Amino acid sequence: MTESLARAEATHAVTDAPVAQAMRRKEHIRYAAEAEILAAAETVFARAGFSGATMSEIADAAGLPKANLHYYFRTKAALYRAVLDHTLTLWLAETDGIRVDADPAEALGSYIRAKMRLTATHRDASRVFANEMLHGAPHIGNYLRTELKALVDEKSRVIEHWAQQGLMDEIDARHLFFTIWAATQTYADFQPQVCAVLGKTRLTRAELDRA
Amino acid sequence: MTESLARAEATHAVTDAPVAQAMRRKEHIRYAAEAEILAAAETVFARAGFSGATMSEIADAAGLPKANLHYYFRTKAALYRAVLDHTLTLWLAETDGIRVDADPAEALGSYIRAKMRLTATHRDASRVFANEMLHGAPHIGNYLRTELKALVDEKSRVIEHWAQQGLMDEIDARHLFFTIWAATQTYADFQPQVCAVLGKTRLTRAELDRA
DNA sequence: TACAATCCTGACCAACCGGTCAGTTTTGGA
DNA sequence: TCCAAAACTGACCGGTTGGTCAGGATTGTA
Repeated sequence: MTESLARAEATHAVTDAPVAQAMRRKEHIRYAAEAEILAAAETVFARAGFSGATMSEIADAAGLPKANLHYYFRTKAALYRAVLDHTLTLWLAETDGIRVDADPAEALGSYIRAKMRLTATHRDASRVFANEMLHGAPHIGNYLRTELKALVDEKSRVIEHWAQQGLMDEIDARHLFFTIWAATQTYADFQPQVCAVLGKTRLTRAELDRA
Repeated sequence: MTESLARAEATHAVTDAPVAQAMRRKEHIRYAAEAEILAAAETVFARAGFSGATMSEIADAAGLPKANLHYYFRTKAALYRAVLDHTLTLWLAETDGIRVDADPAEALGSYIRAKMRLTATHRDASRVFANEMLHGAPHIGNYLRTELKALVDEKSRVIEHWAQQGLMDEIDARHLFFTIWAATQTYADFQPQVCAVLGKTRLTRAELDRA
């Protein structure tokens, strides 16, 4: 998890360095393969969960022999963690707009909209993450308690700052975050069932009003 | 599933009949054993999901040899379905207060409160159910599409009736139900993580206001 | 072209899991 | 007390799964 974060950073940050050049020539196969495996794994893990998914199934979905998966990701748990890591990296990037100099309603509304869009677009990723939390985050517990906590605390301070300046109602900021996450997650995760009984596909945007 | 519902009805309804008497004498062992197994299974399924849970694990949790589980529940899937059935029976019983002659705000508030209490008390059951829906309800799909749909439709008609009489805002009734379920579920399911980052245990009751 | 390094894969294995079964023990009514 | 039904159990089995490994194929560079 930590490795892949560091590597991703290196990839995007220093695209002009000779290191990146060498990487592009020598490791492009690895990156392409990893991306395809991650996509396949995301789908399978979303449908069957960690225990329910099998490496053979993921391999088939990726169109690769099973042994090839173990070449890029040593264990099933490592592959699973990589999927979660990829998802969290995307989600955490969306909090950029929450700054002290921004307008509270706009920034939060924008974040919620972005999060909902992201959750709707990457439904599989959302499902994998929800499933992980549902079972007590046994695979990324430490990550949640350190990096994620720091980021949530930081953004919470911003919100509390807004509240103190009278720009918005005084609420439990961290609580708000989890409500947002829960609401967006729930909409995406339970949508199949909701639609099955409702017969519609439309998503209500009433949730946005709360921000 | 259908059997157990019918049996549960018979158990609670006709406690004075000789049938019940015979049952109490001859089948009390079965009921006690089933109850213990169901409780153990609920815990294990909540932690590991359907695929992640093993019959040996459940057997150990129940303090019984594995073969004994298969004596009462033929397959793992049957045991899993029994757990879900038990949970749903409890939840659906709470909708009794939603009648045309009741006060909307009071009835709905009461239901939400009851549902939250139930979800908080039986957190494992809630987790198992949420997990089942998360993966597309592969084990109780038919049940959801028949019995549950009928009940939700019935209660939805009550809510629409309220709305037509101007007793409450006009909203999508079925949508409301899923929002309530999702919200209460989410609070229970994600509570461990929420608390891990928040450091508190208190639950906000702000959700109640929406009803 | 030579030659490492990386990539790829079929075949294989030990561990585990759900489920079976034959046989024993317990139960409760007559 | 007797005995049939119900409850219980250790030992076992076929199938699956995550993971390994030796060796072959590709790649990119000097």
